[in-house]
Amino acid sequence: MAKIKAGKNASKKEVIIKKAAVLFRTKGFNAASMRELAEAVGVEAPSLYNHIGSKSELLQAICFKVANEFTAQLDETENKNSGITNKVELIVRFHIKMMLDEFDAVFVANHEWKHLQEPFLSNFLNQRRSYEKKLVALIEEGIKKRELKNINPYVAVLTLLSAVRGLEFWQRHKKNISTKVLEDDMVNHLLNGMIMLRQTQQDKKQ
Amino acid sequence: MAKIKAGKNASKKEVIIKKAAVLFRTKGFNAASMRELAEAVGVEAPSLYNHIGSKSELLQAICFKVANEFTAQLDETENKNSGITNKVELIVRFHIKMMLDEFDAVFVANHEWKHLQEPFLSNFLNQRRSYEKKLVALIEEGIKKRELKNINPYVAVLTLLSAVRGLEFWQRHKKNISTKVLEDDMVNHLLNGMIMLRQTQQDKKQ
DNA sequence: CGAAAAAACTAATAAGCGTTAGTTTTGTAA
DNA sequence: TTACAAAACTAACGCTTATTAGTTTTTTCG
Repeated sequence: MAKIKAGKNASKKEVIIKKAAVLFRTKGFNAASMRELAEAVGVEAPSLYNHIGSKSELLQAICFKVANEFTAQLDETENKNSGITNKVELIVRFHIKMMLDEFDAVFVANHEWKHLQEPFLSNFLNQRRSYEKKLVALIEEGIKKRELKNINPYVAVLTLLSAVRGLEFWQRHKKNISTKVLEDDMVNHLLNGMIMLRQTQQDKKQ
Repeated sequence: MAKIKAGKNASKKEVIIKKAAVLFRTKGFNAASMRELAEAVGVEAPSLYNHIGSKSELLQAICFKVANEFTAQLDETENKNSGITNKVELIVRFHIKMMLDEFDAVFVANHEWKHLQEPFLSNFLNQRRSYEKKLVALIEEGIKKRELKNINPYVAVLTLLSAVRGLEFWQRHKKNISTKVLEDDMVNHLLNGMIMLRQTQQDKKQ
């Protein structure tokens, strides 16, 4: 009884959250109606409330699932025994992977978080701030160890995070470029630049 | 009569559009109500319609003003007599300048365009696609002339545009970094990378 | 099968939305 | 001052929204 109930509920709830992520991404949280979501799920709108608490709760579920995954990966990477450059590359590649694998959820977390209600809004922003601080610290360490150039670490983090976020526009070019080329070229661009001043190892491979 | 009417109208309409840009940015197009906008302007909601046609029209005005400015600058840069690297740098710096000078409007054009109505939605997307195509062609030319590394030009454009778009988050760090450092460091990062493989000219200056 | 729970349904509510109609106030020009 | 237009106001409309209440159907399990 309890087993089946839990299983069914979780399953259906997950379906609703998944469909909500697609809908919130395409139309935006406010423009997406529960009636539309219900139609996507294949049910009348009020029936949704047998499985979820509210529309807001859906947004919370999506945003914090994404936030927690990023936080967990960063913590894991921090504890690895490797160079800073390698760690930065791992993080960038994880961002790219998340963007490709969980596009809808990541997009919603990036763009619709402002419609979270308190205290979830504050929690979310705090978590993001904390993530950025850790990343800045990592870059600072890399600069101190002279693995990285002496650029402003805040600007570096800004540039890195923004660049990978841009993979949102990836779908439009999906036909033209393979995931592998995309990932390698972007990592290479961000780490080594795009100007042909001197030939580096990466260039010779291409 | 006509003089005063036109002058007054244009002026007030511009105020409304300006306030609308701030509101659309902070709350999103759908969540921002005409009653809120009216309050920001210092008037009752129906009075707005003495100056504007509709809520949609406000979004159109904001989005196309931004799009046209970017298009104009790109056309101007294309016709300059200078190297590709220099042109790319000019374009990146213009994006940064726009982000700092017309933050609200650029943000809205970047995030709320999906709420444009047809045929404006299609027009806007076409204009953006055209912009990106020109940029890709520029990068391709740079690669051919061996000014730029042999990276995928689509990925390069994606990375560049995304990185500068990230200046949305700039406000949060305004206290810590000056505009000059931000602009130079980001341009340097995108063009030359962040890894200290060999020392370049830019590094020695810092 | 028969009982109990889960999940669907229909109907309805209260609130907020963009916008219109109609009226009054404000400002300008002869 | 008088006349006219511009721009403000109040009131209200029609519509959509998330959500609740109450009921019926479907599913599950002994």
